[in-house]
Amino acid sequence: MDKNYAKVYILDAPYCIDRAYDYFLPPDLRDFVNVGNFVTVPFGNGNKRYMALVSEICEKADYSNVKPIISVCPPEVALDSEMLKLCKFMKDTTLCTYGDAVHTMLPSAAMSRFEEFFSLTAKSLPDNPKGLDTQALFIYEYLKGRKKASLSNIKAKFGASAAQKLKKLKDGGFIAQELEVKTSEAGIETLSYSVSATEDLARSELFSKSDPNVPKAPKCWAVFSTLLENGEMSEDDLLKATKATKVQLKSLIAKGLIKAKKSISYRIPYEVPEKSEKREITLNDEQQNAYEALCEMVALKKPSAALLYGVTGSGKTSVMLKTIDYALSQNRGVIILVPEIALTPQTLGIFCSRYGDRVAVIHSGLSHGERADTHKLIKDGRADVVIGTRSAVFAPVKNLGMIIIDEEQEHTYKSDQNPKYHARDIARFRCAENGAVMLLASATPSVESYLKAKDGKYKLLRLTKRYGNATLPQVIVSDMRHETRTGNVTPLGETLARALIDNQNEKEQAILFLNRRGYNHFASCRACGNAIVCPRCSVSMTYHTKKGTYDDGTLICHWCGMRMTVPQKCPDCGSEHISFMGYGTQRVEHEISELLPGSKILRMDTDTTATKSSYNELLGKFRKHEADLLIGTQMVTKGHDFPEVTLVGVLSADSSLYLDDYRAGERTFAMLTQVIGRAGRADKPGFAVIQTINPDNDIIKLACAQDYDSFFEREIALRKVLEFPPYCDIALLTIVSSNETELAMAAKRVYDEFRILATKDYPDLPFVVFGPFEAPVYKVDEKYRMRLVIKCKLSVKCRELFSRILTKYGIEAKSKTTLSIDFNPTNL
DNA sequence: AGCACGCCGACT
DNA sequence: GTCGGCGTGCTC
Repeated sequence: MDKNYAKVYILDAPYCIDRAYDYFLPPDLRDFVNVGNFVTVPFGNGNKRYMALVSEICEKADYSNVKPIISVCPPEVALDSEMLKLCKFMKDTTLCTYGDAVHTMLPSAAMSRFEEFFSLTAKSLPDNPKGLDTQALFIYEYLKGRKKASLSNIKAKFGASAAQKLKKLKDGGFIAQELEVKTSEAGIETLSYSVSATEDLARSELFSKSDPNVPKAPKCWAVFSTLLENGEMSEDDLLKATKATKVQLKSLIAKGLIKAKKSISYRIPYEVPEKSEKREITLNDEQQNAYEALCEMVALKKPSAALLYGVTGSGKTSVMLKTIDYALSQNRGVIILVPEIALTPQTLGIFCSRYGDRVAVIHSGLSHGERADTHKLIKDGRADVVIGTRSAVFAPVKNLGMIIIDEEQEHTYKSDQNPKYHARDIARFRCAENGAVMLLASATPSVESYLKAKDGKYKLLRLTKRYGNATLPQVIVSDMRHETRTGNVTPLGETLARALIDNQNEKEQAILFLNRRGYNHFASCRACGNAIVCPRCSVSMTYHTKKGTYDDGTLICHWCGMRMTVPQKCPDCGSEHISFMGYGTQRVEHEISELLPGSKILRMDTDTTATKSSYNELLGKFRKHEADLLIGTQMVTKGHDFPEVTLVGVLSADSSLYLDDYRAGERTFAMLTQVIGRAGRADKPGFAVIQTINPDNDIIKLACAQDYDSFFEREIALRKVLEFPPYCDIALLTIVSSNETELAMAAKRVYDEFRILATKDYPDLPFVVFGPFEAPVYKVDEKYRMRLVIKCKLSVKCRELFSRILTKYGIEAKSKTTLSIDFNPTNL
């Protein structure tokens, strides 16, 4: 066959034009262009150059007016056939573009983009240039001053119409256009500071004239002397070391005593522990059975899946490690996925100490450079144990033998940005391609997976015995219906308060879990009752206090991050009586510090763990018993084993129970089960206090009894009756616009179009359409959102229908109204 | 998306 | 009369 033509996918194409395009393959490139290679091609009327992926090589073109491929990228960044198929799979199943798929599976550093640059030519502009308006002349002058500027730069300065002017200038031969490879800058931009004056000068500025030993600005002096001592320091470190504020830094800069420098910092996310002696693992009968079954599956080299369902503390990890040992002994690589918040030094330590530098870690905190290095390491076969979060499922492991998904039910395995893939689906695909085993592990599997296991689609491996002589903690349900104080809800009920006091008297540790950060949940007006709402979103704002104090706080929107000071008067009625209601982690911290003045309290939520290091620091402190109490959100529930914790408190077990989502029950159950499992894992007996205003609720009762099987029976029956997944699929269509009227019209159009298409071209497919209605949070970041929820049965045909809708309404994206489709989303 | 072609208002 | 607005339509 002659390699005359190639079919390619343009990488930066929007969904509506994302299809294979034919290109002529120049003879001199034929030896170098293969399927899976990246090439550059001219595309569109302007023949703008784009990066494209070769999907097929053929003898004849299906199109008469083909253009030639310009160049080919080195084969190191090419996709192998598995990854190429995976791109197609992702496009088909999640309705993303080839480009979206490629960008999630390759480190972006490997996939450089192009940028057009313009510069002046030798031909100078005549005094009276024809056809050039003032703007074109301005652009010319701008280029003259800068020597060279990128298209995006010029567009940002002169507006979108600049492109036409540039073309005219280029046609006249006054400027030249060149294409440069733009590598995205790795790392995170930070400010660092250093001194820029002598100590004497600083002393004269910062010390009082009358008493030269007392600094009149102690914080500023602290900053200066710290910098003098340590040399250059990052803003974070500096502020932490001196307890100074940014304002003080600014004033020092203004005085000329210190200077700031922008720099790119590469976060080193985790310290990888050294490899130590391989710990011999002894398995009990159950574990041994599971282990043997898994080894058999690995040995078969056929695609297979198993669900390792084991109660907390039943030693799932030991089974996994032994199975990994086996897979590696058979020369097969392994991927282990964990939820983001479980990717702690402890978790990593388990794997790194066992497998040493065969381990590669992948997660969202890696810089582009680190990501590229890790990718190469794996691709070259130098690392064959990959541990990481969702995106690690794409790791190019050689000879893939097994993909483990730990805490399989976690919703973070589903991406909510394009491509909206679920790591489990990708894992299943890759296992099918490689004849590998997909191992799902959980103490509280998702009902979807457990049903599949029960139906025999996954091999069910059960671990029912708790490891060692660990016993389940004693669970006390605390009825909060009558617990109020001064008319306001109190976070701490009588029972939990007493348990805490006892716990602290015994010098033991406790964990309190609460799924809301901030001090007060919202601020509302006593006169008119209206809550203060974020000006950019339709949610009430949460009151946060400053670090170290319990007053002088700020209102923060948890959706867009907007901050504002508490208004003096109610924005609606002008009343001056604003009251604060509800509680979050900060208020709990405050109340506990009053209840137990002698105890050391740590608070762990996104506010206190802005950096990975602070997160690890907090965990380390608590583990070393440098603190007595840990209060926190989700992140206190996972991946850590604190042997001295004997009390666990759930402040509000109901908070996630009545969310407008069919998975609310499942999530509440899993969350409660996990938190309860944190208490008393060692030889000490544990307590768990569950505060709720629904003490009779089935889910709470079952979670307290750690009775997954009954929970599953109840939940699956409910899903069947109400027709929810796994008995159907859900397509969520979201229409977003900054204009409410346009939004409503667009939503109606999408609805009509769907109805027409479904009845006309797909009459056999079952659909139940709900909406369009406003999203639960209607306005986010000044954009309004409407939704259509469509119950369907996903199939090739069905996806095709949604694809057509997306193609049609993707075109209308220029009206600033966009449509996106998410199949089986994690949050409805 | 980006860019061209194509048909109507305020300017040299 | 023209320059230029942005309304449709195509991209191998």
